[in-house]
Amino acid sequence: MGEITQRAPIPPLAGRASFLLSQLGTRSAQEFANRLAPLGMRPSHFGLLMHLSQDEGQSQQQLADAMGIHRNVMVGLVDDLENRGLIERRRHPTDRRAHALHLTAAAHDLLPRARRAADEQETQLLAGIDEADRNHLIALLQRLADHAGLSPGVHPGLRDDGSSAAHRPC
Amino acid sequence: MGEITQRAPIPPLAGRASFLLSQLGTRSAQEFANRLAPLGMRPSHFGLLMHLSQDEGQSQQQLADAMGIHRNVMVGLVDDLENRGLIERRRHPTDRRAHALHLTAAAHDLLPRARRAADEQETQLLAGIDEADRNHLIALLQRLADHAGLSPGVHPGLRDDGSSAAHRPC
DNA sequence: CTATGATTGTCACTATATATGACAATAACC
DNA sequence: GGTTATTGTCATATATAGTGACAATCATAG
Repeated sequence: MGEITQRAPIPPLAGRASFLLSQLGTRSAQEFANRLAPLGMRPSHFGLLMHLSQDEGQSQQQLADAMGIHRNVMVGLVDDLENRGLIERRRHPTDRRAHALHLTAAAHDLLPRARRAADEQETQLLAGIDEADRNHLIALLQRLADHAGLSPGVHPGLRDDGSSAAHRPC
Repeated sequence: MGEITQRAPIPPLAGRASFLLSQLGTRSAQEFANRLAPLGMRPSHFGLLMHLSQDEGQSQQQLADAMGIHRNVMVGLVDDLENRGLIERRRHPTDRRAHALHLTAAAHDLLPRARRAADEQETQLLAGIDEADRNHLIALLQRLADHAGLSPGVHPGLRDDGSSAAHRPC
């Protein structure tokens, strides 16, 4: 090996969009969980309330499909939120197997506060970037998400696509 | 409440940078894990090999510090890679408590293949975006990462900052 | 109307990952 | 020489996620 410069073969891991997205996404998710914790919620709870607020009375299965999670997982989420007095399981008007889920008054009070927490995070995240770049960034991210086949508003961290990527025993 | 338009209060969850980053970051991490799986590695293994390749002979503690993980976790990672014949625990030249970690020939052979897998993912991720926008995107992401206090090349998913965000029992 | 199969919500069980604390060996310090 | 800190290891708790089974109910076929 002659006079090679020795440090050429290292490709900048930190200069790749995929790595940066993974870094920032993980941090962003942690941060959101932390901001939600004082309200007694986890991100999945927030997502459920958001989805439900757009159309109350859905069954657990409907919600699970919309959020991309398994109905078995939905049971636990609904249990949590019911115990915290944020949603109610009522009788479904047409299907006696299913429950009709409804937000309580407490949820209608809490949800805006959670949204404000999200707003604060967004503000802090984008603090160092001017308006034009923010819009450009968000547009680019949306294009990436669309191109990657991600559904708007559906978080893959609560996935149930059967692939089970975290399984191989090394 | 009078004649309000009813659907104004829903802020577009899918239009927030923080949510998009979380979405794309999660997907990106899954995707990378999938691409690495055929090589018998997980992302943390890849990270370890990358860090070690820049300076062989490090102790486990040194590596753990560099990667931002706990030394107890490092034991398992090193076990995995040692069993797969990718690294060796040799005697540390100056500290008989510590091991000096070294890559094997197999690792020097495997690492470029793993890096190529990452390249392919990067290419696919950015497929729909032209050169100028790619550079702009990466620059913006780097600014966000820097502003968020993320160390270049250190993935927070393997964190050990003692905060333990996933603990509150709801 | 009844019989068969599909769907909904629930639960129990399993595996996996993650964190915590203890430990022996060794080093560093005074 | 004696005390304290560090390194690597292990055992254990804890949380999370995935799987399969189940009763109740619905839908459909005959």
